[in-house]
Amino acid sequence: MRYADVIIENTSPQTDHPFTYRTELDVVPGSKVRVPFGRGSRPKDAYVLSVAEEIPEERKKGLKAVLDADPDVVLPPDASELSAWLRERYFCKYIDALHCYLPAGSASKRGRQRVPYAAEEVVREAAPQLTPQQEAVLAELLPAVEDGRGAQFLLHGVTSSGKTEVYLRAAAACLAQGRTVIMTVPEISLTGQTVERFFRRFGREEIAVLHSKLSAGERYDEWMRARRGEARIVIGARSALFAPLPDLGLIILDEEHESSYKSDMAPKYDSAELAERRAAWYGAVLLLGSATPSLNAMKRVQDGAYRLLRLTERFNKTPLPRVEVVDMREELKAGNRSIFSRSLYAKMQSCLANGKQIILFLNRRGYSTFLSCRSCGYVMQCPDCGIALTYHKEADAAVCHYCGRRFPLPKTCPDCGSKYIRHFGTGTEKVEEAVRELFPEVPAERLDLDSNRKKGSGDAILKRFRKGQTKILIGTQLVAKGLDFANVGLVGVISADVSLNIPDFRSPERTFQLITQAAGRAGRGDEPGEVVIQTYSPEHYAVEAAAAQDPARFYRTEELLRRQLGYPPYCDLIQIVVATEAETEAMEAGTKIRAALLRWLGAEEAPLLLGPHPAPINKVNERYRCQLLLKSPPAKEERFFRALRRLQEKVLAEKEGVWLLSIEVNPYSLL
DNA sequence: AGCACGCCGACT
DNA sequence: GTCGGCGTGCTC
Repeated sequence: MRYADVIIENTSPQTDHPFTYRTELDVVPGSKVRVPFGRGSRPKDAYVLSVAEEIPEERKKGLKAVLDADPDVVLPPDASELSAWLRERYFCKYIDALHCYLPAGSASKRGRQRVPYAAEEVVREAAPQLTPQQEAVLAELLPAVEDGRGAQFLLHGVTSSGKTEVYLRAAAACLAQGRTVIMTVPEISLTGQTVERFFRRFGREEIAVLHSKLSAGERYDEWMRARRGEARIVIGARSALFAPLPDLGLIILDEEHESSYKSDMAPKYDSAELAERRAAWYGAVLLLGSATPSLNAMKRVQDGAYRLLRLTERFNKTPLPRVEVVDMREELKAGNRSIFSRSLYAKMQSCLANGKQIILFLNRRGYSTFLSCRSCGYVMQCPDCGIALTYHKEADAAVCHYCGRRFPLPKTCPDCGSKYIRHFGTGTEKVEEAVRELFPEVPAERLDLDSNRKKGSGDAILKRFRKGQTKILIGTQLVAKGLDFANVGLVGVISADVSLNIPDFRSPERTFQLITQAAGRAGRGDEPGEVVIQTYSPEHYAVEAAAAQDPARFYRTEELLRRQLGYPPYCDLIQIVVATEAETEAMEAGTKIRAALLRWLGAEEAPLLLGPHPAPINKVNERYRCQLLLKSPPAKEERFFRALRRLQEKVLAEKEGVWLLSIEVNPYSLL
């Protein structure tokens, strides 16, 4: 007789712990089983965490027996261990963590094999000649892939320095060892390009694609192909990190700095942290890549956890672009109230005269930023989200950028009745309008979430730009990311202040990344290209360092600040949100939580606990939210996390259903 | 979460 | 007398 600890397929936090069953079936950790559960002993799905040959006599009484095991669904061997880790680290339930390891479409098992991307012709292609820098990087990386004991690398490669070729070579070396590869990209929309390159190098059979936009059936089929070892490379968004590949040898995270690597559903894990754990479990190599590495990754380099690999030269030795920072305050003083500085306008003219293309970047869609009444100052807000509505001229509506709801424009102020409603600030729609006024004969297009949706796909817009049919491309961060254009002579950052002024400790990091990535679009081929950055804060260190194309300078300043202020990566920043039905109760709940935490942590830790404050988005789903922030230094992690777990249990026991408690570790946005 | 057990009000 | 309201508490 053997004894299996299982986690029941049950969403309740009340049953979020192992239950022991006896069994003589051949089950292993990760097996999916059915067990009798509850008073009526109704059959329920469950997952085996561990199996013991013997347990103490006193624990044996009243044990029920496992009904049967599903031979098709066996989670990877690391699943039970890492699920326990995910639960502890991210305050989720076992079952949430285990679900990550399952194909989302495991319900639909029947049906013929469906292969995503089947329609595409694949022309196999030989590996190209490497640059000396790529050679040097691979000389460090490949031995680690070959020795099979696991190692961690950060590849810092400037835009278009040929990072993907490094990934392809590392993957080939890993396959040659008889081991398997996971390759993740930040967004589903970027899987296409990557999948194509891997198809051309390795052939379609070798590759499985896993992401949440696949149908349930496709997902299941791809999952099974990976599990059976038929496909030895899995490509996908962050969920692909859980792929059930046997003998995992290499995990690659491309564009490591992207925010989409932080999960927004339970468990709200950080992909790099998870990939580190999974790689370590298998003795696999972890390779993170970015042109603008996150501070987290740089810290891991400093700690000696990651080895740093560098690609400093662009692929065909294109010189880095010339960057000019324009102080928009001076423009105002000089009487220029338009969107474009005199310098940007002049450069646009000469660029077009030379037959080159232009990218204008502004990280805000819509026409204007907010709508307000000139007579009383009333600002239109979304009643659900409590944030300012953005005026969209095309849709002729006020749009909430959080929930997407549209509101008709009021003719008069709802507050004071005056008819002086005006819009302020600049979005991509307004930039497009200005471009059409200033350059009426030049073909220009806009690429943002709105135009992307409306015209079917942004791909068509990008294709026209790539072919040179459009000369000016105006866009949000969609145009800044990983796109290659040959003929771009000028990149204009309309306002660096948009991302700089977001009230979030990460806004300098994001600004530095956005400017660097946007600037990387300029000057391909043999000419350097030009970049103009417009800002009201030209002396800000993120703007200065991005303009100087000096990442080391940015990291030095930012690290110092993060360390002083106790922000990640020097502390875990833990967001505690409590939501209640009555508005007055929320702050009271927050106050009680603060008192309880300080009681357990010791009053001397008070400076590390901020709040309670009403949450920035105060009301969600008819509940009022109050927020606290806890800074948890590495040396105190164990104590701090224990206190948070205790809080979670206390709320569950005493206030279940009355208080909704959420604990998020290092959330990407504090809103 | 389910689901049973339990201890009080209006029905044949 | 008993059908059923949903409060309480447990599930290996």
